Amino acid sequence: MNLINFQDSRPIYEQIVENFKMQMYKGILQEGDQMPSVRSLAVELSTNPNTVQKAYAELERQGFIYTVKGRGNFVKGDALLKDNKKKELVDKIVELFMEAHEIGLSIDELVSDIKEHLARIESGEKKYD
Amino acid sequence: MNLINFQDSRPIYEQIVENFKMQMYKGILQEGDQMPSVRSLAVELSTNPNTVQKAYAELERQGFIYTVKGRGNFVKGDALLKDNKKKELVDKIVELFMEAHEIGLSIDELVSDIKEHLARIESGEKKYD
Amino acid sequence: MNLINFQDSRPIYEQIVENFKMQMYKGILQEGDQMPSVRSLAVELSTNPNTVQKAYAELERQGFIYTVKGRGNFVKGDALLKDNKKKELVDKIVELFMEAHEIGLSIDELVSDIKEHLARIESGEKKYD
Amino acid sequence: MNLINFQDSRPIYEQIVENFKMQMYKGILQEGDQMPSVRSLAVELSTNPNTVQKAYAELERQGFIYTVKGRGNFVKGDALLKDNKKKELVDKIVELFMEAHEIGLSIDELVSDIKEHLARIESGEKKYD
DNA sequence: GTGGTCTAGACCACT
DNA sequence: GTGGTCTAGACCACG
Repeated sequence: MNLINFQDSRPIYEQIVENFKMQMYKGILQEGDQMPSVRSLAVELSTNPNTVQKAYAELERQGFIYTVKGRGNFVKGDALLKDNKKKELVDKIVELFMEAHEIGLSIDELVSDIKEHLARIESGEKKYD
Repeated sequence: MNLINFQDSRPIYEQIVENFKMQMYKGILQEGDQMPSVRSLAVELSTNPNTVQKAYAELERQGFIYTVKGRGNFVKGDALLKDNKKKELVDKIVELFMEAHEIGLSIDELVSDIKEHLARIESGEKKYD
Repeated sequence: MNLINFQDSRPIYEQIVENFKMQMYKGILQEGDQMPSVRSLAVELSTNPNTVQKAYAELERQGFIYTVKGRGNFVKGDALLKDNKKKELVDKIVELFMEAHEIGLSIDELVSDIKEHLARIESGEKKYD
Repeated sequence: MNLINFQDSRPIYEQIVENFKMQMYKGILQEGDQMPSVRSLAVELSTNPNTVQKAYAELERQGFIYTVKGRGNFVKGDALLKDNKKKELVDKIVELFMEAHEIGLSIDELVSDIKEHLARIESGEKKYD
């Protein structure tokens, strides 16, 4: 699994943030787990320690990790995280449906298209996994 | 209706592009309609002509408008536009469902939440309209 | 008025943040006012642009300013700011009173001491102003 | 009662110092009492002996304890301690009132708010005690 | 011209 | 060893 993609237009630090958040949602990283050290991760990703530092600062600000000075960064396994993520996803999807409605698309038609897509993936399921 | 919002973190030219696209999807702007001139729009939005120019270039690149030298920019009312938009929306929503699946959220639960939201909007609460 | 003090143990970016917040609370900086540009402020304070940048990012995160790309940073004069500040001060003071109580100090005695101090300042008022 | 909190952003040695000072103010630790040995406390807190050592050095520097070589650290139960603490608290509170004044908040309003808070605590709601 | 991101390298506090 | 801050200098997107 590669954490970052230099081709991606999003800033590197943001990619790092997103990836760690996914790992926590998936349960790969759990409460109390120690994060890789800023320096070691920088080496691993062949990026700059400051970039990793910025990503960790953002993760801390968002409440995903906490810092113990001189020791490292640790996962703050909040049980609420998953629930928040769910709300966020629901909001995003609802917003998209609203947009569709605004431009006169039939919601029912949309739903059936989506179901079809999901079914196709369900069966063949091949994507990056 | 205001076309741009300076507080928005997205670049201004991108906001302009999005707004014109929405106007076309909604049918406010139709095939053959003339776009406002770069200069007049720049004045109206109190922004830089270069910014408007960039927005128009992007709209042209995406096939929404075409330029007639010395006369102005015109809407290229393609019947396919709406269909493309629908595909785009479907893709985005499917992607979000995939993400939900990856982190172990129940799709059914998600769907019921979304339905609830849509129903609530449907009934009373009007939004920014 | 000097914005930063290199002797101060607090990081420079934090001092910058605090100073701008005070200027907004006092009404010196008001809604819509443009902040000094990152580069110009860096020169003025003879510090590094990155340091100023970090301060501005923090101010934006806390909702005090907003950024318009290519234009600059502007004050987001929220009327609620002062109210929040008041709550914050009340909380801090209450906490100190609680601490005093915990170690067996008489609140009344404390209050009279404080009144005395305030009165003394009221009359002679000389401090850094 | 837990002496330290790794989630806290303050350095661990500082938390240790603060906690011992509170114990002395409250009278839990009194003149002549022996402090836990550096090594035992380090084990108890699962922290580094150097950290405890640094905390004790700071407590000695501030005049709260003294060291007897080969025997350990002892509380220097100074009667002045409480008085100093009181002065410190008064100063902090006065400073906060000054700050409130600077930004144009009404001191009277602030005081009434504070009284209200204290009364509410006084009556029912017990806090961390 | 503006802000945003990144690199390289340094120093400090804490453990 | 750890993270936190800062400097110097570069590049990019935006207006």
